Amino acid sequence: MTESPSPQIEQGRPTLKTIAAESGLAVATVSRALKDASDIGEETKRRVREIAKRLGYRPNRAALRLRTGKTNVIAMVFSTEADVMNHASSLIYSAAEALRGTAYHVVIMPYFGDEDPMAPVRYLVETESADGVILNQTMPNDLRVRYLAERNFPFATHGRTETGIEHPYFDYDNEAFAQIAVQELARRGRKHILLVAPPGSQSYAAHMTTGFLQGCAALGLQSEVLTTAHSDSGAVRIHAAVAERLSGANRPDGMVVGSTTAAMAAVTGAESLGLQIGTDFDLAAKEALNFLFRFRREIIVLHEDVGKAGDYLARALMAAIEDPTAAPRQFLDRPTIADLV
Amino acid sequence: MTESPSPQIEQGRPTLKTIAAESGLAVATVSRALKDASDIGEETKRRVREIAKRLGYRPNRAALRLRTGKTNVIAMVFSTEADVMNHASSLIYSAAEALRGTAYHVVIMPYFGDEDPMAPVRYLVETESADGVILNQTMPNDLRVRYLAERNFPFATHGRTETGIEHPYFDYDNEAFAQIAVQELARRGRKHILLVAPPGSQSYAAHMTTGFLQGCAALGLQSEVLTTAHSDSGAVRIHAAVAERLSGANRPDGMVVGSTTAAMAAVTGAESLGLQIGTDFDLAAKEALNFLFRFRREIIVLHEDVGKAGDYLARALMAAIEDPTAAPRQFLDRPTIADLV
DNA sequence: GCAGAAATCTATAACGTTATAGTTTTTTCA
DNA sequence: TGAAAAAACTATAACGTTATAGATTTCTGC
Repeated sequence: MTESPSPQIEQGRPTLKTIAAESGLAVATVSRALKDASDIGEETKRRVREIAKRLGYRPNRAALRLRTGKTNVIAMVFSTEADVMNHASSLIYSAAEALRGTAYHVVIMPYFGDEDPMAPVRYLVETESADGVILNQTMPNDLRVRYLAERNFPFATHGRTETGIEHPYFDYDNEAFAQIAVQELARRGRKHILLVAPPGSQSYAAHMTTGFLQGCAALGLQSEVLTTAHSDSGAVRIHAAVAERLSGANRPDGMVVGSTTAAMAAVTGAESLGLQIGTDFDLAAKEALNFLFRFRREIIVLHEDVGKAGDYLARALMAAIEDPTAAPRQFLDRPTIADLV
Repeated sequence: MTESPSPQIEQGRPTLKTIAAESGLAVATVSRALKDASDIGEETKRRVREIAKRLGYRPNRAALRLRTGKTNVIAMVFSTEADVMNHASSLIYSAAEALRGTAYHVVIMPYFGDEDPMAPVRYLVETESADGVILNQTMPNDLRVRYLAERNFPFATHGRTETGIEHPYFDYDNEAFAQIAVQELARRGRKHILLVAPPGSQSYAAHMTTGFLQGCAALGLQSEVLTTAHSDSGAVRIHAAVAERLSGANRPDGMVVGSTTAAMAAVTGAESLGLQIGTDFDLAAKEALNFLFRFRREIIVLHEDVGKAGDYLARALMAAIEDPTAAPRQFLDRPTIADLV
């Protein structure tokens, strides 16, 4: 009376065993049927699928992982950088979107400034708790990249490295950005350009600086790199550093800046001296959001599509996981003058 | 040497078995020794720990999960909304920071506008792939909350609900925000205030609107809620809607806005009519970033500490996981006039 | 010196899955 | 007709862990 309708015990979540009991087949048969193996009869497969669906069967990921070694997890190790609201969340969302419909999940491992940059990466490798990892903020000689490559742990990076290791990456061409920025400033009649560069440790700092210096040289402009702050220094610091520099001798009349926050701070720094954007100076910036043109519509903006990066990186990483021997997917996103907003 | 270099096969990753072989103990003993069980000798525990450390033993999470049913995963289901660069990434990072040092990992499950809001939540429950989940963007009658509560699946929300269900939450007091905003506008002599409200479906829209209307009534101000756009409508839409309203009859001279993006758009909308902030109108906004005071320093800003929310939610959820019978942790973050930047 | 208690340790089974080797049934065709 | 081949299915072991019950050794008290 208490137990009647279902032959087997009413369990929580259905497993292969449940389906086996329901169908009278062996567990192994059910397993093979569900993965459409060739040695299982069509009629049997149909029946098994039918029952699985009716019961709402979902494979147990822990068991799968234990048995196969596959985690179906893609980890993203991200630092809490200044521009986090730009890059990190766009990357996360676009990567997750690219992974939609696949078996992969996204695990976020924030990396905190006070810890060893290797720690999260080492954790992943040692515990095998992901199939692959996406890193950002690459450095020219990135030890994480070396570590992962040596251990054949699949990864993809936002940014290139100078390690000599061929690995999947997506990078924005900061050299091209700086050149375009300088060209536009020259077109507006600016003669002496100041670069608020990214922190020197990062790969893209060198790219941007190179493009900047070459661009200025080619156009006969005076170039100068701000030494008292970089584009991740924080708004207060940048504001002050720019104000200080612009109040000195031989004042630059143009600026190139690599982030939204830095651009706003640089503008307010200049304005604190009574200088007017568009009149006394011009500023070109790259940003992932669409804030700056509202902030001061005179700012020269190049839009960096971070969503594209997340999408690309997720796909490149999946490809690397699936076939580690294939050539790594690499993409350099080249801005053009047409990207000026 | 008592033994040949490596008695057992040199395997990839050490397991309890490896330690057992190395120590001559049984696997079960090793397991119990490592969890400091009372029926294992002190000397044995010491030896086992020693070996485990030397070998770099790390428990296999898949096996643990299969055996214990515990996933050690906290999922965050987040929608990709306009203010994503504000809230979502701050929440993610602060929650991850709170979880640092614990056994928990953070899995991000983005929820995309085109899918059933229940889908990610249902997935989590059906596959038992997390111990608990954090939701944002609650609605008054939130079906996700009902679903999770019915199934006793631990969760915590950013925002309250009107479900009558007692659950852990962290909420910003948007009613208080609106009242403070209105008071400050009144103090500056504004008489007719326009609210750019959040989308009506969200819980906090009602709170903000209530505070706004009551605040205006108490101070004898004329109040008005913008009907042609809400604070998540997107900058272009808001800009246009505000410009249209302010160019009409009986023009408001103050605005209350609930997000950074909306504030910038509202300001530029007004400015497009030649109106000057601080002179022709004032605007009060709430923001999680620290952008607005640089955008136009005349804006009245209340800072919302989203990092606090992430931290609180992570701890509240862990508490709920550990003891489901305990009273849910709830927190209402009350802004005060002193929070005006 | 010995029974019983206490302290240590171990064997076994189970979590849910899949690979492998094996078994049974059906088909083919010389 | 019957032997081999093909098709369909199954039993078993294993992945790494822990709970449980049981086994062995050591300690007590008298």
